[in-house]
Amino acid sequence: MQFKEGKEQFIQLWGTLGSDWGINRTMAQVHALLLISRESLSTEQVMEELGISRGNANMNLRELIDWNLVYRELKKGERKEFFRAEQDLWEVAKRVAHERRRREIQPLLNNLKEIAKIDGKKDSPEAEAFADRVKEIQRFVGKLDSAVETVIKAEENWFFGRILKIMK
Amino acid sequence: MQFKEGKEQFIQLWGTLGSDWGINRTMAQVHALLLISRESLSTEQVMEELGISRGNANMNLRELIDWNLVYRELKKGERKEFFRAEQDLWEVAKRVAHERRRREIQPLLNNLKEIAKIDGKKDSPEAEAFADRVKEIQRFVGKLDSAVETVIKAEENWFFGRILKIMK
DNA sequence: TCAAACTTTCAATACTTATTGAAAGTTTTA
DNA sequence: TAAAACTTTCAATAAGTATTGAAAGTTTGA
Repeated sequence: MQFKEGKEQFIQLWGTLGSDWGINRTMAQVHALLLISRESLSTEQVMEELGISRGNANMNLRELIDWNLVYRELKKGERKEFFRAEQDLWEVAKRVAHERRRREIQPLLNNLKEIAKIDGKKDSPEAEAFADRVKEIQRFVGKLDSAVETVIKAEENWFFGRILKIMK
Repeated sequence: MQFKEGKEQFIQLWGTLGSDWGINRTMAQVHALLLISRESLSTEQVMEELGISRGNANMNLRELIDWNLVYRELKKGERKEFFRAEQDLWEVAKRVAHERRRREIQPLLNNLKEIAKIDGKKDSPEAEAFADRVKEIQRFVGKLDSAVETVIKAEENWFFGRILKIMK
């Protein structure tokens, strides 16, 4: 396989991965492109390499910055902005986990809490069973969430910090 | 909040969760419905409760069975099939992780391996850097994958089994 | 202060994915 | 073996998402 071909395949692959996990395909492709670029790239370069429009490139670069996966960079003598991806993959994973927790899991937990509030006693036994079940789910999601948080913050924790070092 | 309202909200919520994670919304809703049903349900009942067509209900029930999240059940004196969801949430999480590993992560690793094969030496230094980067990503994804496998099989592992028991 | 360089926005449009429903297929019972 | 009960399939269509590109907005340098 040649370099150019490999590069393209990698970008496609990362894009597919994104789709599978609920992330906009183009956003994942832009991320892939920046992940394998040694230099930071301009919007123009991203448009060119991926064959996408200015609006699309701009939008997805913003989104990546919003996710803390890409940094804006200014070069002296250049008026336009350049973009560079976070290169440390462990950082990337932590930030994705952090953002998804914030955007999805926390609201989910709040909603479950609300739903579990239905008054089981005033209603049917079916309703009571439902309320219990929702509380159970709530507890479970809460625990999964804490586990993820523990992993994200593993470096700060002497015990998991050790485990992490062994695995890295 | 009343029972009926709570139930509907829960189903919507689980559906949204599914969308966020690359799972068909209706499939997640069917799963939600079965998760909170004490009795197993027929296709008819699923259609009725969610207001979806026969084809859609059938398709998503099959898919859930394929994911090992729902069981087919036959009741005596009844000709039609009934469906029941796995109730143990830890089992649910493990099976989702198992399926996604099998369907997405394993192929991803194979593809990365292929891409990393480009011959860096015969090409530019840029190509060499690319090959190294892909190998690095491959290693990282591989480690994440092993970590997930370890968690899935935690019960069989004395060390992580202990940690799991504490967390549960 | 102006205009060139650059970035952002967003309505129109294209693309992707999910859903319907009726027809075809299968199984069961009598 | 026939027909009723049930399940599956799939082409047509609807619904949901992403992309374009041109216009509007902003910043910079002379």
